[in-house]
Amino acid sequence: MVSTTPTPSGAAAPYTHVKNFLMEGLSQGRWTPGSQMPSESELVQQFKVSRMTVGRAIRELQAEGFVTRVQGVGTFAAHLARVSSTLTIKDLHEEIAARGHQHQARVVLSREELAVDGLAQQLGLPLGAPVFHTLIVHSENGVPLQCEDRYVNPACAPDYLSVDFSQTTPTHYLLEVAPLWEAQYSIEAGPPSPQEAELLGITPQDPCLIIVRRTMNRDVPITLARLVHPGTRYQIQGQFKP
Amino acid sequence: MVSTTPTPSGAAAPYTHVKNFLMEGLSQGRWTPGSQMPSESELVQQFKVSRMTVGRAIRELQAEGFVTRVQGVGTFAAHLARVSSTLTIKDLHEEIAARGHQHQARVVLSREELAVDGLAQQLGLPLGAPVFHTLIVHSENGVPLQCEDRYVNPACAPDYLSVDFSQTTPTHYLLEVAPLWEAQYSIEAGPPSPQEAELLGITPQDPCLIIVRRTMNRDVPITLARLVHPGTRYQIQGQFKP
DNA sequence: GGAGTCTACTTGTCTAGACATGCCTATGCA
DNA sequence: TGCATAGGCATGTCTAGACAAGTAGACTCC
Repeated sequence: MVSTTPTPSGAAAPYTHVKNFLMEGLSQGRWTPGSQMPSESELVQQFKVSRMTVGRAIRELQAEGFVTRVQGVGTFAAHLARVSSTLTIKDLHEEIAARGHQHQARVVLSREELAVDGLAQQLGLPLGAPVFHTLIVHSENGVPLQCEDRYVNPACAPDYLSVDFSQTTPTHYLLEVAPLWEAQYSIEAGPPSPQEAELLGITPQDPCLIIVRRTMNRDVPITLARLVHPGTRYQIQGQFKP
Repeated sequence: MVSTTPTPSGAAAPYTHVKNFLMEGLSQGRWTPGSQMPSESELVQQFKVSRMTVGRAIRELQAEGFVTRVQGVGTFAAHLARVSSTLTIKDLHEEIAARGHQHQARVVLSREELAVDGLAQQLGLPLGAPVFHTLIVHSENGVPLQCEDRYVNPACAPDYLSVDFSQTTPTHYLLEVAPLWEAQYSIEAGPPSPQEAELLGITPQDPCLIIVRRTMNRDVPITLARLVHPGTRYQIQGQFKP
């Protein structure tokens, strides 16, 4: 017998059955964190499927962080004590467009500068090396929402300054030029600089949500961005599972 | 021939070879976003492995968001235009402990209240139903770092009020009682309430990082928390890959 | 009693082939 | 010219068995 009923129409795939069975048990506390779960061979007998199928179900749960496996020992319900979880940061342009609103970008500054002390270090460049610098204010239906102060490593995007950023966001352009990213970020609350306050139409006392993000492609720094949002107009939202 | 050299010692597993090959190509821009990538059968010939092995490599890349697949059409390099990515939020106690510092929690308030309008709705309870309410100030080496204002659904954690929160964080306790979570959150910058300002030892004008988080287990609301951090003392940090 | 060995169990990985499903295109017929 | 069908190709999934490697407990020998 080679194939009995793979993906019978109207029914979910067998590996999802196994996966759902395990997920429900975890959710209902049948296996408490750290306790041992059924072995592959037990599930093979219980569900009358091959080991590959059971293995796939468990491996996906492992990838999603719900179980941990130890070779030679067994599968265990994961400790979810740390609420490490995921949240999403969207591209501002898409976010505004998704709300059906109008996105405008005003390019305040776009030029080449020489990297000073800390900046050169962050971008992995020698002191005094040329860097691209843009300052753009993004608005939603005419209301300023973000002040984007960005430095770019010229080696990664030689044509950066010739892009019309009132049409394309720097994020979008850079993703095309250097496709795969890693990023380090920090999110904090703080006051805007006097210039940022003026560009955003707020006072220097108004609290702002500030994201500083450094992105790299294979250990090569690409860009360093400081994104300042008026606290009253912008918040990050999302949802996650542990 | 059933098994040639599975997991030859000293060499990585074949499926990781395939996966790395594809990852490098994506990272170097060999396949630009949206373009078609090699089919499974092409990779089978190229790497001299079975289709299951190639399939696993591609499926993992798909789960990680690097490629998209369409049945009957092919595999394509993912559009990474949306910088949707993950960041982690750690339990404050663990975070402080990881820095080798001292964590103190002062329980300002811990009592049962009757749910008013919006709160009852958020917790899925009838108006006027009893809810647990705690207000705790967390400090690092004596400096107030977070003001945690939390409401809890009594049905999910009947013993909540009898827990000594100077020893255990509510997050930690609730994770034990109700293992699997989903959460909705928002992060914003704003002013603290007068009470929060006093508890944190700051002025009502100081900007704060405010996280509002609602957690649920299988559509049953568990808890609603408002976490207020002084902007000068706290920031969220992390890193992600798209 | 202590140290080494053997065995059973578990996860980790791979193979070769099979059937199912979905999409696209080329072909044939009206 | 227009439409319906058949084939080709891609992914989606499953099977039964195999070898590899790690762990823990039992067992034997000194």
